Amino acid sequence: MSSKLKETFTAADRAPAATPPAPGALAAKVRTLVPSMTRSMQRVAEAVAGDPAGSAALTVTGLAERTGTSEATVVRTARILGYPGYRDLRLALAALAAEQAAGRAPAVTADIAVDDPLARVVAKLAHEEAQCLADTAAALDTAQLEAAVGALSAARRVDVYGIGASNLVGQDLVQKLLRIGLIAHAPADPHLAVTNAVQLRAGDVAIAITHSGRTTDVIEPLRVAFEHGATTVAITGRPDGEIAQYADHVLTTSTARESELRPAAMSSRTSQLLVVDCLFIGVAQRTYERAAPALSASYEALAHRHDPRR
Amino acid sequence: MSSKLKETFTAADRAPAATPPAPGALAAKVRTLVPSMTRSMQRVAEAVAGDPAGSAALTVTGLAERTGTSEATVVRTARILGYPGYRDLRLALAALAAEQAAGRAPAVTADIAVDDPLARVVAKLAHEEAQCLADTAAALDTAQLEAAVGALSAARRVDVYGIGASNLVGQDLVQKLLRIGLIAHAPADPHLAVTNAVQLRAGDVAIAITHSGRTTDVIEPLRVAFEHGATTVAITGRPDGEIAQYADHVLTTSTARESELRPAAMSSRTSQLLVVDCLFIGVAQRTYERAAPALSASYEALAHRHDPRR
DNA sequence: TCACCTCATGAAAGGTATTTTCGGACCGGT
DNA sequence: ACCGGTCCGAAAATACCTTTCATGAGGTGA
Repeated sequence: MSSKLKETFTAADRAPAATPPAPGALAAKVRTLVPSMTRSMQRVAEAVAGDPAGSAALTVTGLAERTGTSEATVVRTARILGYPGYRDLRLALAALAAEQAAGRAPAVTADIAVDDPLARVVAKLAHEEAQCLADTAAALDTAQLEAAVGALSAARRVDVYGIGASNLVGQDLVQKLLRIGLIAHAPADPHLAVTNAVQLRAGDVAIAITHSGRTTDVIEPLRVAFEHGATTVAITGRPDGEIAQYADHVLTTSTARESELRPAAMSSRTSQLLVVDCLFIGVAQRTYERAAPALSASYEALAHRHDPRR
Repeated sequence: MSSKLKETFTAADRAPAATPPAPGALAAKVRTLVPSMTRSMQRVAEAVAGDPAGSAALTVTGLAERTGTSEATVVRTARILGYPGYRDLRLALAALAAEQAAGRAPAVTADIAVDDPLARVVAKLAHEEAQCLADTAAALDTAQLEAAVGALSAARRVDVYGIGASNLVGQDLVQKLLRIGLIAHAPADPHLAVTNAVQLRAGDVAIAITHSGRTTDVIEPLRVAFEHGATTVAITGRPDGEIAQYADHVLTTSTARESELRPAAMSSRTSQLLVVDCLFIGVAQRTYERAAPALSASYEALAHRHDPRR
């Protein structure tokens, strides 16, 4: 593509000269230039302006057919619009289509309805959870987090109490802590939790995870741990709940809007997991000397379970 | 795959992985597919993912030169990424570039460093996970999801196989399914999983969750379930992995960028949970008559555990 | 270690899409 | 009717994309 001779009407496209390949201002450009176009070119220009996405999918021949003109005319139109040829106009059309598609995205704010098609369910869920993450991150008290991380880093032993979905979050944390050499447990049985809590003493850490802040089966072991001198942390959506009475540090999770199909208790999981991840990374940073080798060691050890050939 | 036992190989041909031209999920797609690419293709894939705008401006020959490969390799890469040829990849690149230009491409957050203050850790983690959600949602194959939901809704019994962190995701799903009246299990013990799988038959559903797609302990029970006629679903980050051979439906989770403190396997959890949530909501919608009362019933039943005074 | 096999790879052939050329159709004026 | 001009599309010429195929690197088994 060098500076070859242009067609006879080279002078014509000097008019919109100094016009760089227009990205999104294409519609406007079409409007200003249409009057100076010939009839066939106008048809082409209107077609591309009216349906950028559809036109971008067509070849020069296809667009010529759709507009009832010839390939040559399509190329000439592309030139007038300021592109070196149809190829480049086509790229610009694809870009334009993507741009305006991105523009109308925020239609996902409504609740998930019973009759939503799955594609919308996916979009809404992803959006809600992302929102939840942002809320949690914004509301998280860094000082409390710092304190909790400090306690964990020096802990002899860590207990995590949680029931139901929160217990899964607790186990997630435990799995991670184990990988960097800490001793951690997340008993699912409330009685076992209390039994464990009794063993804790100063220097140990107990973490309770409960969205409502009022789950008796979780409060109880935390209280016991608290009374035995352990450092206690509560991860809850209700920082003023009963659980806070027995927590040295409270980490607040955000509460997403509820909906019938997706109650608050369910969406709290996302928030809790973020907090738990932050705790983990914080501890990993502070104990990096020990943590880094321990991390690689556990991946090494698991490698053959993933690929027996190794 | 020559003539074998009839049931041993009904694998990939049932799921032709009809991947539609990915619009904005290209970066994520590259990440999930790069591991299965050859070296030269990886160079090409990384070039397009790293500089969509720049790459879109190049012809096959140009891109081949820039990546130090041949035209053939570029075309092959485009195919792997799900496009019919380079031409279409190029259009998608232009679209992607426009999209992220319009969306004010969020400054690519650097990896989490050992010396990041906690506040930044929180922000980065939240951002990464949100990104992961968006990627997953964009790349999720709705048809596969639909099929999986359909199978689940009609299932007599559901088994979920997963190990380690993936097992927790499985348990999360099981907890939810139980609440709407399905019979579900997520055995953590691989032997128990196989034992369970043997009990499955046509009309039952088995779901395997593994990021790597190669976890032997998860593949095995899914294979058994597959061979016993159950409908099988794989939730994995490697849709081409061994696990896919035994899966009627494959749901692809996206792979986040790795970092030393937060390996890919760890961040896959977010993605898996989103998929699992979508499955749940889908099933709840389709069995609404049964699900809605069951949901309220379980909350009622738990109420006194949260506030004994009631 | 070596023979053998597999598969990734790029050079070049083969096709398609785009661009250019070229001549005819049309229009208004003489 | 003829002439000078513009507009237009068919088809040739070219640029670009795709496919084929031979080659050699890297791995496998003896």
